[in-house]
Amino acid sequence: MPRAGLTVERLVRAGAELADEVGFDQVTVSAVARRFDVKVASLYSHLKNSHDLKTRIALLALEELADRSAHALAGRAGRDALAALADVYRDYARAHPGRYAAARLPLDAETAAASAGVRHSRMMRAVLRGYGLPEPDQTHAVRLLGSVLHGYVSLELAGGFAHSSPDTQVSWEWILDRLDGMLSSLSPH
Amino acid sequence: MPRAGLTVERLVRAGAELADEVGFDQVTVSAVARRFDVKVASLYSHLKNSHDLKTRIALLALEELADRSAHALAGRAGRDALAALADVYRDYARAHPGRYAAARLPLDAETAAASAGVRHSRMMRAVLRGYGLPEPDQTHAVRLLGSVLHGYVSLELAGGFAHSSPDTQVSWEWILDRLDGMLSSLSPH
DNA sequence: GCTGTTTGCCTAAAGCCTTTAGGAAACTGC
DNA sequence: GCAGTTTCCTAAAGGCTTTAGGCAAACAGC
Repeated sequence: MPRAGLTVERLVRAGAELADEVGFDQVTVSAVARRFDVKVASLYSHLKNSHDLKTRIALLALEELADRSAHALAGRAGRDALAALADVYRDYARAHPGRYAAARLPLDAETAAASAGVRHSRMMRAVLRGYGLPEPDQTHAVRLLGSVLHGYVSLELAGGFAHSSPDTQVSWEWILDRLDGMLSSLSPH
Repeated sequence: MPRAGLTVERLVRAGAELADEVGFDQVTVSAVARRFDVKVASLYSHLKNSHDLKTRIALLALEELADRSAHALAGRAGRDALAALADVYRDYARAHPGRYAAARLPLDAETAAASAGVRHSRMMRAVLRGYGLPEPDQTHAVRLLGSVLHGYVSLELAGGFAHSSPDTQVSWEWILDRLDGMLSSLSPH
């Protein structure tokens, strides 16, 4: 009987695809095993347990999102950078809803500290630095920005804006404009 | 053997308490049965299935939140109303994290339409009406407000702002001030 | 108070998921 | 080719969900 060639990476990648297809909380060790046509117990040579699988998917999602953000931010500043970062979040969530949900999985302190999550906060700060806010305003602004991005994206994903008239794209741009305006007005200079 | 006196209401209430104690996704038909010292199958005379239980908990949470919001909004307008509504959300989420998570459960169209969710959107619109925004700005503002509230509350709950220096209370007030300022500046007149 | 019906809770059982233990086959390097 | 390690397997126990069918408690109405 030939081996299936399982590796942690392949398992996690399959788990991420599964998450996008059926939802992150439907991701199960069994389902991933099924996808490789392999017995469930076999995965336990590669993964500690179900939570380990989910955590690794979360870390993958955070990496991907951070990579895209870094790429989108390159060479941009001000409103341009704000919109670029925001669009990366929104587009990623729409293209990969399961992975996006995974990225919201609460991680324990050490795991979080070693994750791409720190790159995310650094990038948000970088975007806001463009507005020249003094502390502690900058921290407040990071929290506001994080709230708006996560809030909007998750409400839209959950269908919260589904059957209302103005297109969500229009609201999105309106919100980014307001955000930019507010941050600019806070700027000293 | 005397009867346990199960009713849908008692089961849902127990499920909501359980959610607050151990998390909404740990709420299980089995766990609720255990809490009543009753066999699992017995609950199926009262509940259709596990999803039915979760949906009812979600509806309960939406009701409670709407009731508190209505109470807090009575007699207030402008920034006062905005802060009152926002504080209700935040306080509820911190006091009842499991219920708050339940309130985010995606509901199917008919259930959502019959839920207290419609009261929520009406109240948000009422708060914003105080700023006299023309359409379609008002709709955009509803979406922004919803995003900020949900985003901030869920990030704070997930511990996203846990070990950063400025107190979250300060950021919260700062954000409400900015929001109020932005909305006021949009107001015609 | 008795009888008949309804209802509520039970036992039993099947299906799926998780996780551990231990075995055998497939690779690896010498 | 052989020893050692790794990978995948079978087996098994425990938990959650859900359905089917049964008995007894609660409740009618007389």
